[in-house]
Amino acid sequence: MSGIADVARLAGVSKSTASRALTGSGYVSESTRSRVVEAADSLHYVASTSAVSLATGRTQNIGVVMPYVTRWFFAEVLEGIQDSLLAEDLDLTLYDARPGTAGRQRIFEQFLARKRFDGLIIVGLEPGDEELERLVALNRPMVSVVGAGAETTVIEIDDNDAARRATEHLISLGHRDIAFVGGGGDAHWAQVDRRRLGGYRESMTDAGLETSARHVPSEVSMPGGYAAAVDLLGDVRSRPTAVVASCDEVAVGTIIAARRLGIRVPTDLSVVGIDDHEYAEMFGLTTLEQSPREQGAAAVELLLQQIDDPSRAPQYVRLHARLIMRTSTAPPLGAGGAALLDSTEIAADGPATP
Amino acid sequence: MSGIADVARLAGVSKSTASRALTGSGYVSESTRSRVVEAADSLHYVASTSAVSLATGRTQNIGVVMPYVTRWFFAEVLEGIQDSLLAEDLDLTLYDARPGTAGRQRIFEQFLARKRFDGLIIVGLEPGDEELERLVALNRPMVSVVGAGAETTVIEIDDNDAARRATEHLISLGHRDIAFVGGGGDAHWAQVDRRRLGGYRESMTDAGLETSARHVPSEVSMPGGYAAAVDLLGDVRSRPTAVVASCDEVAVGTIIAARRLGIRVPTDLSVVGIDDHEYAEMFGLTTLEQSPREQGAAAVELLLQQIDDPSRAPQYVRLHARLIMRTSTAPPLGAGGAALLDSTEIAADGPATP
DNA sequence: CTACTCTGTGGGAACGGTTCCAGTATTCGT
DNA sequence: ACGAATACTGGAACCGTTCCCACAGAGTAG
Repeated sequence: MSGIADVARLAGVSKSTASRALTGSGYVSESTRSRVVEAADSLHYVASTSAVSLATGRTQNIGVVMPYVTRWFFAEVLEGIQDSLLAEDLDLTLYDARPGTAGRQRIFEQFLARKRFDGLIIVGLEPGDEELERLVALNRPMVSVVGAGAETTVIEIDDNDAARRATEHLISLGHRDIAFVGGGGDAHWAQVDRRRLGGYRESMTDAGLETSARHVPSEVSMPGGYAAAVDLLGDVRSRPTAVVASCDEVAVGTIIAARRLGIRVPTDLSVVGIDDHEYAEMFGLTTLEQSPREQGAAAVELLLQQIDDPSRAPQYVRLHARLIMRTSTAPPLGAGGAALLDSTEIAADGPATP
Repeated sequence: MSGIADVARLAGVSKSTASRALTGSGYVSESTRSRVVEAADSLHYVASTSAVSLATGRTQNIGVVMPYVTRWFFAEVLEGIQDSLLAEDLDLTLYDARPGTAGRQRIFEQFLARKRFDGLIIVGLEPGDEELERLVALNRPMVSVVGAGAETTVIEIDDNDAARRATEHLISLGHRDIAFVGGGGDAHWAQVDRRRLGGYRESMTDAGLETSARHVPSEVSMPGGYAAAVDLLGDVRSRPTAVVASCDEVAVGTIIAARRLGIRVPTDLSVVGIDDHEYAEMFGLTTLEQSPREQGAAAVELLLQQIDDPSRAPQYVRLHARLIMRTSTAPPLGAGGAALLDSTEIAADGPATP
């Protein structure tokens, strides 16, 4: 492999001039610049990243830490991040820190400490105390998608509000008996689910329906939602007329369970989710859209700002979830009017307001 | 940040001795070693990766290139890879090369050329000619999960055989009218789908059923399978009694479509998939299991061997897909016996044979 | 014409490690 | 007792860049 010295020799200049010509810093005459570039091309010269990093202190690399890559939300955020990084000529090193694994421990104890990155994006991590401590000890620019407890820049949707609006949508359709499915199944989404559950409860209380509020725990997955819904819907007498699911995967599981039980959606049961998952359309799922891809892109943008100017104060970006009405929600059987109230909501709903 | 010089000074030894003590190479007395380690600990010393890379020529990093991270198979492989790498103290940089994107082009033209890795794992990439050329030009240890056309070590299941066995399972149950759903929808899985379709066709031909063989193109996703199945199953008269799906996502889409159309599974329609997707159990899907996580782990193992000894000849590892019988397959309505032939297959089927 | 800025260039010291080599002390075989 | 192998250590070169500094020539203001 040829180094910059070879390029310099071939172009008949010094190493320093070659370096300036290729990086575009400092004075270089146009003629020598083109000679150098030509020489570099003909030698297929590519600068050694480790040498560059050593000399500049910049790695040209961003670290991404997330607890799962197999879940829709995380994979989408990851692709959003990757797209933006590619455009900025930045590498991405991935740390898949699944809760409770030995790998996660090693990531926090060893891998991150190597600081092989100019900045860090952490996604829905919900770090423990010690983990949090290690993160701040890194003293590197950092942004989190979905709050992490550290005083970093964070990007997230307003989960409480999203759940409120999901619930209010059902209430305005005339539903009174509305259950919340999701959360409490496993540790991870704890924070997010708690916020959404909170929004649901508040909304029920505001409508004077707190007595009929019900929370059915479920794992955050389609099979989890399915299992929980089979339980919930099994008994005809205690069956609610509508369900707010903590996310679309759970919502879809609920719809599938309902169909299996011969319960018509939306005639007998309305279901609303949060996410706008890729499956939402296929099931006609009414949902509150959060765009994880955009969240990833925003994370990169804010991180780069912070790398550029580390003194910059942390920002808090709260994205607005848009209600997308499809065919999984309708007034309850026997209810007449109220429904029309909602039909304009999509139009009334503006673009995301950071 | 303190460097090795600081550690050496604190321990009262030279840089070289400190280095030997910390890397564990060469002679160091036990007493000085512990002094050095202690000094390093108290200074929270962490070696600069760029300096180490520059000096040793090793990056301690593995590159992973895949066309999607949002699909089940790829995300699972990725987690398998990550797990193994964490155990080996190796970093992972991800290149998400979605077909047809500008990002993919940049990855091949610029990112990979930087050779920021000691080895490369490419997953289901199906590179174009020029892309392939660039890959081999890297001249780095490389293994592919699912063949890539290059003469590298490859790990994959026998797709043809998997589809054959899926088909034969249905035939042995007494089915004669069997359709194949999947493939031909988008460019990417082309190779894999073609092999699976081939296995299905061969199997039908072997059974003298080529005249009833039918291929219904579909995108490789649940909504894709759903849409294709709605088409296929819509007309009662031309409806097959069984479907081989090119993968579980398509199979699940098919089952959902069938249910919606009031077609009972497996009574009216048998469905078999390939994957053993996380949703398979929930739908009682009979399928041929391929364990992507294991494939990822195997890829790492073989790659490390090759990094260790670059002269090693490329290997070809063909994994065996195990038939998992659930409740989505049964003899066709009106057929009597034959079914029992299959019931022992799970037991008869040994562990994967590389 | 001088002083001073601006442009262009090269030499060489970093950056932070590893590793070769030389040198010394100790052990061991004969 | 002597040479050789072995254990341990430090000095310095080296990995491939960037970038500071010195320097030269050209243009320009006074």
